[in-house]
Amino acid sequence: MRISKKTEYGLRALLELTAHYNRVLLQRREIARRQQIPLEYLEHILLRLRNAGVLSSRRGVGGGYSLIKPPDRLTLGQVIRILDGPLAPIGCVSKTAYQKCRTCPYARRKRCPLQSAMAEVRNAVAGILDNYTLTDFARGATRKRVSLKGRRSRGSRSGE
Amino acid sequence: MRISKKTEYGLRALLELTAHYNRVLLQRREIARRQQIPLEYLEHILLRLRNAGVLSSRRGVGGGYSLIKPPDRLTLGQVIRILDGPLAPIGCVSKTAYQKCRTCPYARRKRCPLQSAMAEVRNAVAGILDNYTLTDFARGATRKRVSLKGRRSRGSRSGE
DNA sequence: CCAAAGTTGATTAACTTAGTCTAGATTCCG
DNA sequence: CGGAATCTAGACTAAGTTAATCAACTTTGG
Repeated sequence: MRISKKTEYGLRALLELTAHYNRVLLQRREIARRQQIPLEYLEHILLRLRNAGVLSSRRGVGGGYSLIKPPDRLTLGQVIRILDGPLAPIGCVSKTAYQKCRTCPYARRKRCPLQSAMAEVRNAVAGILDNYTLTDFARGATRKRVSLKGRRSRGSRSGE
Repeated sequence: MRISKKTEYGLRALLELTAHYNRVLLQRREIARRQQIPLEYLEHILLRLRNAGVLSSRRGVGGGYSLIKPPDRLTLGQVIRILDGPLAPIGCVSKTAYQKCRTCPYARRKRCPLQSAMAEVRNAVAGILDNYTLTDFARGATRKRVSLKGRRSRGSRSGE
């Protein structure tokens, strides 16, 4: 149930970008230095986040990266899915990347025990990560996070 | 956040062994057939579970595998840790396989944002899987499982 | 124009996953 | 005892993933 280094680095990079939201552009070099991430590897990660519509960038002198959306509009769940893939432990309980079980002997029956158990896990994980914004994250929030209600109305919050 | 095929197969095999608890020994061949698992691969998995003290086996004619402990004394969390390793998304929040963060710039400070978030996930996952017994599992239980209290007193239930 | 910065893709070493295969050790039965 | 059934153990492999590294671009600002 691990997250990859890529995701770890990506989240740590977003921590810096959150702190600089609406200020100067942040350069990879600076992010790498502050978070102790190998520069060339960080490149890939930032690019991927850029291509996924999370970051914008400008090249050339004074260039760098910045968040496209305000940090309270982006959740850890979204970021982890971009870098690591679905949150669900198995494909047949994923809501964002569902895959039919091919060989499972329960595939045609109503209840698959593995599916029940894993669905519970996926819902718990998605329930946390899809409600954990970058703002919460940067705050180091362990305590309860802001009104789920307000955020729920925006959709996208539990679609592992 | 995936579980491996190995773990999936292992859990499905345990489903069969749970159904046969206290009855005849179950042979690999039979388990493989019923759960559609490649026989030779299943061997490894059963062996690993055996070496971890979960299964006992007998060779020769009429041999096979069986659970050592009653199925309500073994949880999905325990099994997944044996086959896939710790439940925690990152080492520094694992309770059963803690590893100090080496390069994390927050390593020396009180609060690491990543640690806070991932601890929440690990606690949620362990909370589910360490209270999900094979009995629950075989029952396909999605509904609330038996008194946590009773089981809590046995220890070992949240030590991802 | 040129230096600073991002973009892209190729390459790599180590590891993991998901198997397969072979040879051996036990056990039971006749 | 002999042999069939069954588990045990470990070597081997092909494909994929992870965590990088490197080099050659393109864009931008001054």
